[in-house]
Amino acid sequence: MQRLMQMNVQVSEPVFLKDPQGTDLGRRIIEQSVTLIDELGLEKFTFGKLAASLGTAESSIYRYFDNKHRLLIYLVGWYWSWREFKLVFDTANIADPLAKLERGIRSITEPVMDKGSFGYLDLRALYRIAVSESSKAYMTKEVDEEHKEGCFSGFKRICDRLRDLILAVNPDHSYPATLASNVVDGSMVQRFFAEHLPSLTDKSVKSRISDHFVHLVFASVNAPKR
Amino acid sequence: MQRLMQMNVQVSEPVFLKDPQGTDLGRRIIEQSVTLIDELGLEKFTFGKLAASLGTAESSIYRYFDNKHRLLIYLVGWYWSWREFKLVFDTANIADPLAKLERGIRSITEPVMDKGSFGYLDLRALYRIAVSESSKAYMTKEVDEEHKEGCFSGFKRICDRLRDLILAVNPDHSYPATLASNVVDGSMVQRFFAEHLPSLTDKSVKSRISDHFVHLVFASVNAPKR
DNA sequence: CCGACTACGATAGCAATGCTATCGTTTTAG
DNA sequence: CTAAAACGATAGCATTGCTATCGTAGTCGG
Repeated sequence: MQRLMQMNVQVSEPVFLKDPQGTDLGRRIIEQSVTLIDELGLEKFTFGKLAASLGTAESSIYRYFDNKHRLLIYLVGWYWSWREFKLVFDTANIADPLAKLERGIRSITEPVMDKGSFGYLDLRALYRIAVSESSKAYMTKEVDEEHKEGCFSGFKRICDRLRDLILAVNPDHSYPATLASNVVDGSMVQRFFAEHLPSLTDKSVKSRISDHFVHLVFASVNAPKR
Repeated sequence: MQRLMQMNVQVSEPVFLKDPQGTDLGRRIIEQSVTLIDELGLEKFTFGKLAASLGTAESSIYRYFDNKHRLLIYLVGWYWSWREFKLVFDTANIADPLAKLERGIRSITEPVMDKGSFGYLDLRALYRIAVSESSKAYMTKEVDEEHKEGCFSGFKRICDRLRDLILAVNPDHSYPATLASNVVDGSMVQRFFAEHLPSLTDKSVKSRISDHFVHLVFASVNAPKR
């Protein structure tokens, strides 16, 4: 993972007004917003509080992002780009499609345990944000326009990659894209359920959510067509 | 479905301050909030706008609900209670566990097409709200306390029923509850994707989301243990 | 060394939101 | 008929979400 730590994750779409990667304040905005959103939750997080905790002015934050929704899109996009890179890394040089698929599912559905942060970014906090808040990035009335802008391309790319891993095993699968997006999104939701609504999941399944999705995809991939 | 139209769906937990079912204004609040949230989206919906569109005062709304988040919990709870009732109705008197399971999955994952509204309530609008906004009911920092209050018992009950249908077919299934909650939540998410981010689903899958989940559950239920 | 460009901090201001409180008036239930 | 409940109306207030302006400190090319 050492090389991974050097890698530069890019959020290609201009969801920002000014690239936060380019300045010191910009990077501190990203770093601190991850900490603060994780701590307060998206609802109680405001640019005012972020500015205060950075010792800067609210207007300075607005130079980087139009509003907190765009900031969330940026963070979630960054998260999925990082996750996609990890997926490619984890599945590199595996010839057998079945082994590659299993490895890919595990890569995508494993929680982020790494204490190590990514440069200035607290990865575990970002992971918790992705679990609890990422659906709010697209569950809005503006989803269609934002989708056209490419705001959700990070999420789409990782879904496409999983779909391709599925198709490599079974080119005739009836719902490869649906299955893939269900695994990517569903694994996040199940992490949330296991943490907060445990009666919705099976006992001590927390450490086995990945097993569940591996089982599920393999069953689906091998099942006779209906 | 005629008898269904007579049925009285109950939201048992006191997520409200005063029972909206008990008064005329209360019922108009529920009716109009469904219309308005569907129209504006939860973010832009406010008690002020609701009061204005009802020709009443904001303070009158606050007599029924602490805030719009509690109102959302109420509406989503109502939705799942209604859906659970429909599930029980749709799967009644089916002896064969396999047939019963398939019927149950279809009942849960079918979209609400019925133009007919339920009493004063626009069911299709409520369905759209459930698809787009229901995750916001639990994806908050207060989820643990609200869960203790029983705010999400409607969702839990329908998941439990599906889990039992699965266990009736395969008592040795490793992840019945996880699979069940994945189907219930996942079907909503997939409806959203199919509508707004169609590249995440398979072509013309819109009419086949239920087929996908039937296929998935049956594959999982019949799969050898890993 | 000059100029202009960028980044930043500071302040001001404003409409909308999310409440809370009070107080008459109407409606309803016993 | 009377007490309680429900309602409408108004007032008020802290916070939020955002826009605008201005001065200043660095910096980079010429």
